[in-house]
Amino acid sequence: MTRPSEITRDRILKAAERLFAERGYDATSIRAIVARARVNQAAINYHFDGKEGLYREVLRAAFRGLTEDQLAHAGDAAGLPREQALAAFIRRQLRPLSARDEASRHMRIFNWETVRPTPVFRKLMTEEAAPFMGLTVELVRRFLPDADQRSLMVAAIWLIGQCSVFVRNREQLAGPPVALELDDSTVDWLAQLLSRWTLAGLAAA
Amino acid sequence: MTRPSEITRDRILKAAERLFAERGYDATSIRAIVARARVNQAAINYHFDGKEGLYREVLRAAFRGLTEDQLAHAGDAAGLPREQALAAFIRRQLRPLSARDEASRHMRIFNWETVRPTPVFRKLMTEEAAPFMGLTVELVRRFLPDADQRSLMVAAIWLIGQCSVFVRNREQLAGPPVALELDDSTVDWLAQLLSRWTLAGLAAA
DNA sequence: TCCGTTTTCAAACCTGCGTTTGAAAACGTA
DNA sequence: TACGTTTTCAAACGCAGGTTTGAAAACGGA
Repeated sequence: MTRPSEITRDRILKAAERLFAERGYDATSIRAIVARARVNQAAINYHFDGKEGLYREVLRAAFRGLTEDQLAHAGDAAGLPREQALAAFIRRQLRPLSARDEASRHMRIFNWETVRPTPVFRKLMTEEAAPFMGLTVELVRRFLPDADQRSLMVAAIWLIGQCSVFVRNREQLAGPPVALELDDSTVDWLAQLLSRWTLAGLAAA
Repeated sequence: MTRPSEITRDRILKAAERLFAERGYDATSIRAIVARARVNQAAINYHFDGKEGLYREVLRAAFRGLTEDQLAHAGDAAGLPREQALAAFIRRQLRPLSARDEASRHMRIFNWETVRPTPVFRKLMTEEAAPFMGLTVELVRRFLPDADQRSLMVAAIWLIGQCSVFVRNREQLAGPPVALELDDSTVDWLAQLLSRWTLAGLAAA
């Protein structure tokens, strides 16, 4: 782990994650990555077999980071009343709002992919999205015990969408005309608001 | 309008709109645009003063196309019961789902911008988004007559988000595991579902 | 310490990009 | 028709991108 070559690999990954999140795949140059990582340019080809290979690795890490966070608490949810489980789910989905942290970067990387999914991303999703979608579907099922599969699916996406609108447009929410301050208490407030609305929506279905 | 030079301009705009929508700004090359438009490469610089100028024009057209559609019916809404006005609003927001038409392209161009807004886009938004946001805020205000400005704003964004999740992820919804067929009747069904849920949510607030 | 392997490095390579150029063609008016 | 303007065009320019190269350096087990 602390072997010199591992250090180089790690520096590249960290720098690439930041830059890919910020600018997207196309607009991020290898030269920019190596400059930030303070590493020789050829190192990327040596360690990751090119820019695309590096991106694949970054994508994997982002996906793992985002879903592990939510999946780790899947066990808790079962023991909670459904209302609380929903609130906790929403609060966690909003986590990337609070800070300029890792989760926020991971979210951004995913945002780029939702506009035009790369083949790498598609593969990753079909292979590994099931647990997270399953967890979400199970959550909404507690509110819609009699719904058919299609409605459950739509409800799950709807729920995820509740949060992602705010997460995705974080930067624009911070500015006028909305001017939301995104400190922890505001995010809590927002999470409660969303919980109430979503709850009511699911109850009406 | 049918002057030869106007034809060239128009062919470039049409081709650029398609390509920018499909691949985004960075990944769309001038050479690809002129190949599709069957026009000389220098024509873009001549007519639009460069790639960025062309993009600005495409963005303007997309924004106009999307909001005119909704603003044109703003008058109708006032005469409808609030429930129907809401349903109509949602149905119109979902329009890009139905077909691979112009509205769908315009939406895609906007999607690219939500990930990392260009300066051109920011300017356009602060200058011209007000009418559309106003219309949406007025709509939610009919359900939340006592809410403060911040809550109204959040509710408006929430409402827009209800729809944009589905619009944005159209391609992925069409495939497994959701496998939504996006014909008109499915979109109608979805619009009704969203209307009911949103209605309940707003009532609970 | 020695030696085969792994890892780093500076430089060059090639390709594709947006833009510029200057001349030819088309246009529109008098 | 004649002539100044507008519009098209093929070619080239300069630059930045990802990748390759071959040698130097660092590593690590014998």
